[in-house]
Amino acid sequence: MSYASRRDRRGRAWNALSAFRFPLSTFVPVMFSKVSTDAEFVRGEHDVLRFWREHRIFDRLREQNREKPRWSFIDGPITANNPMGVHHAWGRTYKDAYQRYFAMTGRALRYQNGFDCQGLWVEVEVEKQLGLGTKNSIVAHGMERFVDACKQRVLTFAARQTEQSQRLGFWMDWDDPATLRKLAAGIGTSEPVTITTPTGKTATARADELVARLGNPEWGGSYFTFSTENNETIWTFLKKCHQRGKIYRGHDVMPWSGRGGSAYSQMEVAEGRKLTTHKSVFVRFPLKGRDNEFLLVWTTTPWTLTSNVAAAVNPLLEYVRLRAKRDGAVYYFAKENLEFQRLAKEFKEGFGRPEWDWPKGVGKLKSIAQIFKEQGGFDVEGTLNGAQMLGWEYSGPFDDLAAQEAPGGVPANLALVAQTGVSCHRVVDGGRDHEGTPLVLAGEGTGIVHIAPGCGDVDHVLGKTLGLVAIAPLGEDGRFVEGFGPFVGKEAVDRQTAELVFEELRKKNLLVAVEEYPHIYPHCWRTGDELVFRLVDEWFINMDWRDEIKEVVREIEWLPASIDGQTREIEWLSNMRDWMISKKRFWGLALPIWVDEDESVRWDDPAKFEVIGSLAELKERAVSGWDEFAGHTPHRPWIDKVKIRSPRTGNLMTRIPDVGNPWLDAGIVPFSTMQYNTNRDQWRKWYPADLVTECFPGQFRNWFYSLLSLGTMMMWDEQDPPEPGKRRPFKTLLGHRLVMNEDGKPMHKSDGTAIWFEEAAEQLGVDTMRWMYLAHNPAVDLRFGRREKDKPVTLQTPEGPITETVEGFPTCLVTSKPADEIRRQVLIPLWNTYAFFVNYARLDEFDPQSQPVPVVERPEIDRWILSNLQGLIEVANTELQAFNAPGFLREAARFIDDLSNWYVRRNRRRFWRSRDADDRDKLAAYQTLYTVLVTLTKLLAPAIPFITERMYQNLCAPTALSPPLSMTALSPPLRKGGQGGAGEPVSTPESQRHATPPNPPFLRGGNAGAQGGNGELSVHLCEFPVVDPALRDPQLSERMALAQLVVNLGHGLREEAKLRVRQPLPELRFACANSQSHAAIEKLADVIQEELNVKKITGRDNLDDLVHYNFKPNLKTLGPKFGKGLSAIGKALSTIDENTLAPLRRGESVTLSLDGTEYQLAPDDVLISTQQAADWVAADDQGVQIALSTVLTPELLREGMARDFVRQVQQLRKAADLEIQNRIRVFLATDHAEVMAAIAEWDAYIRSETLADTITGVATAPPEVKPALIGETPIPIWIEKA
RNA sequence: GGGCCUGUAGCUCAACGGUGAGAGCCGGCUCCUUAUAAGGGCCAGACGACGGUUCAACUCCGUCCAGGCCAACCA
Repeated sequence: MSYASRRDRRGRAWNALSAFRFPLSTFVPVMFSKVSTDAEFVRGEHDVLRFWREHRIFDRLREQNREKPRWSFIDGPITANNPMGVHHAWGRTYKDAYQRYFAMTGRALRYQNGFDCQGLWVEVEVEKQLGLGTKNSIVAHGMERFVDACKQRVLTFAARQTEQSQRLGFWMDWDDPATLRKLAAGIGTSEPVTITTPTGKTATARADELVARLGNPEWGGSYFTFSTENNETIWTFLKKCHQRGKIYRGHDVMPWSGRGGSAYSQMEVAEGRKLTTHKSVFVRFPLKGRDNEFLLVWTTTPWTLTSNVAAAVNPLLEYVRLRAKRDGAVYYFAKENLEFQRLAKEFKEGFGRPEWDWPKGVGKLKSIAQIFKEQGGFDVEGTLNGAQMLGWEYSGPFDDLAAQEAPGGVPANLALVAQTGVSCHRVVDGGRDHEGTPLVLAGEGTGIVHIAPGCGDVDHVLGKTLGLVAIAPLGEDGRFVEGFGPFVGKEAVDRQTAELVFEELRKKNLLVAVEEYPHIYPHCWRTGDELVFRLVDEWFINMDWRDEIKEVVREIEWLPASIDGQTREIEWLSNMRDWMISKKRFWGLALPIWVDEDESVRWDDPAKFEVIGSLAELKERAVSGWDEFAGHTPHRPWIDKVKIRSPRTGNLMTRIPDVGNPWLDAGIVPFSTMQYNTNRDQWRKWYPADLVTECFPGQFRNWFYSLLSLGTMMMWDEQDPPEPGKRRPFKTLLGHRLVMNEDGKPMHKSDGTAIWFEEAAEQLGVDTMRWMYLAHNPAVDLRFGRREKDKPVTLQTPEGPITETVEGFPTCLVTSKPADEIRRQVLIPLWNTYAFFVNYARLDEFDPQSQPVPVVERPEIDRWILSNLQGLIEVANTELQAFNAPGFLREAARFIDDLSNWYVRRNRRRFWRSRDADDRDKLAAYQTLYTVLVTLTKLLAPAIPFITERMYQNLCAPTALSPPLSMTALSPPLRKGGQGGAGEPVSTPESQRHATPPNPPFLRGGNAGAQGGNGELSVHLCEFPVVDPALRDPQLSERMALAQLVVNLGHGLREEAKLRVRQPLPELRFACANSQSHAAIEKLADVIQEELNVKKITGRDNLDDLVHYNFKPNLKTLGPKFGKGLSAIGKALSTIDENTLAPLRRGESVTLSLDGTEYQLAPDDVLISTQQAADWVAADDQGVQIALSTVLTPELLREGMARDFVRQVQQLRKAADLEIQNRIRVFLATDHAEVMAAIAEWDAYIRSETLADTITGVATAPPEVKPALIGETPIPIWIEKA
């Protein structure tokens, strides 16, 4: 057939496609759209997004599965406080891929995304936004306006993250981002807003009221942790805690942020530990009644000296009495500390983390002896036990401060009004902690611990047991309160404050030494400010029921197994302290704790406070303020108005001003979002979740912890029988590590190395990223790539080009080696296989609906790839069900490689064959490749939803409404289809969009052949493939593997012998250890022959005449048999005569007699390998030996030259950019006799291979022609288009 | 000081009580290709150190060294 006629056909194809816009059920032309080999991944993704939107594919999917069995997933809420970076996309890819997989297996899902909305992190950003620095300025600004601004920020970023997630292909029941922005704008106004919810309902109300109800089951959409339902369900939880007596108020010293004006929980403190240096000080306390004698005391927090109350020693420790020569003063301190090398190990090795090396510029610490030596020397006058010092009284360093004289301390403790700070100054026993370790140890300090019960945790505990007063010097702002003389108003963390302390001490002649002291110190996890320890009233959950939680932990499967998350969670549960749930801030859960205002009701009276369990309960109990509150969300400041009355005292009760720990917000989600309080039956259907997945470092003490503890408590009084496994909030947890830069270092927003989501998406492509995330081992950090912050780029987004993010950050170049690799090794070969198929299928007018050639009648290689496809289907299902995406994708990549580099390469010629030749064989090839490609799109759809959709659309479902997405890659003449033509994706007008019937009948007629799609509109509406046992043939797969092995061996031999593959060789001989292998190779001899370019393949029983043998002991079998005799056997085998051992090769045993011992060697006991003989090169692997003849006859050499010549001409065709059907004329300039003979002999072959009309010898070549190698000879060759 | 994990090729990672310890990336050489800005082949190691158990140890045990993680941290 002529190529010209194909062009005609292409023209007809175009017409058919145009006609296709009118659904005609009788005439369904079947035609694939031409596919460019440039896949244009990113642009294709944009097309697919539009296609999904316009055809509401996701809605159809949900509709399709609505009544199916459930698969329950709970989304861990993402903090809606900033745009997403690439680190968020990893977990979100898991979420989407597994949801898509289970949807394709016919499961009903909830698809509810979550936004984390409340908490200090939002407050911090809003403070920055509004330029507010302190809590006072927030109050001045107006708490109401501030809280509104927090809501607005959350809504704004929820909208932003929604858009970014959609770009990732994350299918969730999203709210319309425009609606969220509209709501954000309406917050704080009284104007009614009308919105359309994701379920299509309309609602009109004030924005606040709408926002409070977001995510409810009737409306659909993401859940927001600030919703009333979420907050109220936490009230349910806290009420249950209270019913079990677990809620208490602690009057304790806690880490406190002066700037944040709040105490920090244990989780928060853990996030913010940093290495820092402080001026530590040695100070002396004058002993009363002992002239010129002092306690030597050391502290790293000089400001706490103002509030010193006592000095603690260890009674069992030995102390020295040291006289300083300078002034004759006597000092007491622990003997061991005199020469103690302080922080010696840390000086050498750092503080236990790479970033915690000894700070530069800080010298090695001096020992106390050194300090006294430098000050004029000393004498040790004796030793005594700590016990002997107990009761000694001393003068404190700041006894002149009013606070030190305040009765009962500061604030006054009514039980201790007889005491003051000063009156408590004496040496006390430090005692032991709950583990029995003495509080006071020798070592870093002096063995005498300055005790300030208002400034330190352990100090406070000790003070309580000893009945000491506490002096709390700091207000909420972290500054000194009244009563502290020169310190009033000074900030504790201010370095100047320490200097002032030193100055005062110097004046009083109490300062011994000051030094720079490095240590790990708690900092604010957000701002980096140092925390101080402050006496506070905070609310706690007593966690003495931790063992109940541990039981639940053991009911859960923790993945990846190598991390052993279960143990880590249990460890945390064992070590954690009571949960501080209060925070003295503004934006967050309103803790439902109401307190009796009457101060005379003591805190140890159980009626002092009440926990309210719901708004309804509150309304019933409210005696005032409800009207003011009504219509607002249960947040500050509105909720604070509501008062209740104490049933016992009749007093008014007021809500504590504190807000809640935000992990409560996230932990309640399995209850609040699944209607625990509103529709218990519905909740039972979805609880527990099948899967939860999040980034794990940190979450063991955060989200996982809160889910588990809230879940355990919530289930405590459930009336259902407590069947095992029913308490757990989720069945399986899949954790993953962190996203890092190319060097494995963390990426930071602050230094411009963090990659914004859209930068990666629009440069690398989302399918590529998804594959990268899914294929990566979740137990290991992902080295994503690099952001070149000095190389700005313009991104082509679905909305048009941008040069900066919405927030105004410039968009920069992102490079990623792993992404490049995935594109090169997986996605491009997949696409090219698809393009190969489509482009030939078009020219050949392959009809997917044609009567299938029975599989048994198809060639072996077709059955092979179909069999391997079944293997992949099986792996896909097992691994995805086990949440092991890497296991699946590894096999998928292998399969794609087999498909592309073996199946297609081997079968190219079957597709080119002209029409009238063996049509049946060609049809089999098309049908086979078509089935494989369609199945593959379905298998990979959950992982790479975009490229698979494009392929599927063209392969299976071209419709009038969905012009094939590959249209964008059409060749120019087709694309000129123009406005409304098939070349331009049809944008359905808004009005029509919702009118689209769920499954247009004409869809059934697409390219949905028996071997193809099921006629679904989208690949994501298809059923996930299941194994067809009839197509499985494991032996065939093995056979082919053997052939591939022989080919590999042969290529290796050619390489070794320096014989290029185009040079035909006369013969390949092989021999196998077993007859099955022999038969297998014989069956596939033609494949091997062609691949290795040999004239003949001969199977032999052995290759004895061509090779020598090496014999080695099989240690695995011989070891157990002969043990110590092994070395003798090994030696013998390497030296003994080949003929003696020959029977082994025939499968017979041989008996060796060595040093008087008989060893019977079975064939399995000896490993045999080959060495080659002359004129042959030989190799062996896995029991197969092959030998390749290297004898080259003149005939063979000529044939090799002919093939070189063809190859060179093809190269020229390619360089000239010719179409595959163009004919040419070939010229060459040579007088080389052998070459000319070869060309003459192979003239017909050369011309048919290269579509050459003529081959002409010319005397001289044009000067620009570069000679090409034919055989060994360089010869100028050039071509002309005919 | 505690608990856990890891030390293998220039880099990132495998495997296994037993035959020449495998991949991928990078680099060099080379081959193949009218689907492939693809692909194939070849080229690299005292398996952290030292002891022990064993016929046999990279693998099991012990000690040490180095790195990481978790928890804690001291006035």
